[in-house]
Amino acid sequence: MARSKEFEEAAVLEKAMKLFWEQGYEKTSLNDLVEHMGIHRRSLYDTFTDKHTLFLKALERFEDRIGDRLTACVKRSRSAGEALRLVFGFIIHGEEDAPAGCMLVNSAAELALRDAEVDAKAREAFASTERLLAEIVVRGQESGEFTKRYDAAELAEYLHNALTGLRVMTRTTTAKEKLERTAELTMRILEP
Amino acid sequence: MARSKEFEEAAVLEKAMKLFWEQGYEKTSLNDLVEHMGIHRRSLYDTFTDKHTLFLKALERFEDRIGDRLTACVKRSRSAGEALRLVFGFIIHGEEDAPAGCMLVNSAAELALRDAEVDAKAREAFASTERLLAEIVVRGQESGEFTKRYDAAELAEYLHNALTGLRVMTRTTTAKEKLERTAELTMRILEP
DNA sequence: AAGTATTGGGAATGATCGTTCTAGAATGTT
DNA sequence: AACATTCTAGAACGATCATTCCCAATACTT
Repeated sequence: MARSKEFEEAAVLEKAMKLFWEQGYEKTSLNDLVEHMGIHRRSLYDTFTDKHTLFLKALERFEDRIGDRLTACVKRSRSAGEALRLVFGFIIHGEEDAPAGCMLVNSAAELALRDAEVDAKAREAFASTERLLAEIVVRGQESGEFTKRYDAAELAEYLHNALTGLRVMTRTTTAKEKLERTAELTMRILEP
Repeated sequence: MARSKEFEEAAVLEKAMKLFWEQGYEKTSLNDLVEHMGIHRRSLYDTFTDKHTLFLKALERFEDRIGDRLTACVKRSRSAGEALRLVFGFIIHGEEDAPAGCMLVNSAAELALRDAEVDAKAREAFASTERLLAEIVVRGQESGEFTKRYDAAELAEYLHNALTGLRVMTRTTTAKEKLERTAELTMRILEP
């Protein structure tokens, strides 16, 4: 045993995640990463193997992050309708100090066709978000807030698809009010 | 005056478009382009200025292409409902010899944040697709096929957002049946 | 205090990036 | 026939790419 690591793996991975999130995989160079992560190239390779592995770990971190945030929306809500509105609001407005859009959607668009690992991770994360949406829908259907005309799993697919569209739109300079109108209308289908 | 050009500008641009569409901007190198377009580097630079300008022209070509295809869906249809089903079907299943997904959505995700020209082109093209959807909605509302509860322009935003989501999903290996279910449910809101 | 793993700065690797250039051959116009 | 333009082939440009390596300083363990 000897000298212990001087950086928090989680903290530097967070910085790598934000860079990839903002710029994409190909555009983000190792110089970018070294500069923004604040660690030495050597440490980066020792800890994260190579650029591709680092990207996958950053993507996992993003998945976890999104999962946490969406779960928080559900926990904070007093009704299924409020949960859904919080989720859509979160997707549209994001967080401070976070790049616009969604790293998973970006990664799927950029890499899923040629990178099987990214493809698998993206579908996995999408499925996870869909499950969370399905839980909200079931809750709303049981409480009578939402219609029972449609299957909860199908509605979750539908809602997730709309969220994915919004995640693309937040990368462009589209006005937020427009996205909010779209989210509103998307949720109308749930009315009993 | 002297020797005339030996290649069709449109034909080689088509090949560049497909490369950018499949691989994205950063991943596509000039060697890739020269190799697949079948013309000399020199001719490429003489005709298209540089990589970025070539990309913008390829993006314009994609816009036109999408516009043509969607207009064809509308022309081929006997009802607003059929027009919409054709549009969704086209987005989900694409064409032969065409990469999966949508070059505009990919470009927005990859570049809109840092490239103002791509951002502008993407929003412009999205607006154009929305206008086409609005026309279909108006047609359906006038014929009594669609509900008049909601504003046509708002419904067009809503439909376009769902289409955008589908365009992302077609980049992953998600099953087509699932996307068709989602499209179905998305169109249900139009029922009177 | 001795030994060891990790740190920093930075140089080197060979490959590839976008772009430009020098040629000469080919094909049009006058 | 003479000329102008575009073609093909490929070398060369400097910059940057991901990755590896060297070296000396640092900080932990025993």
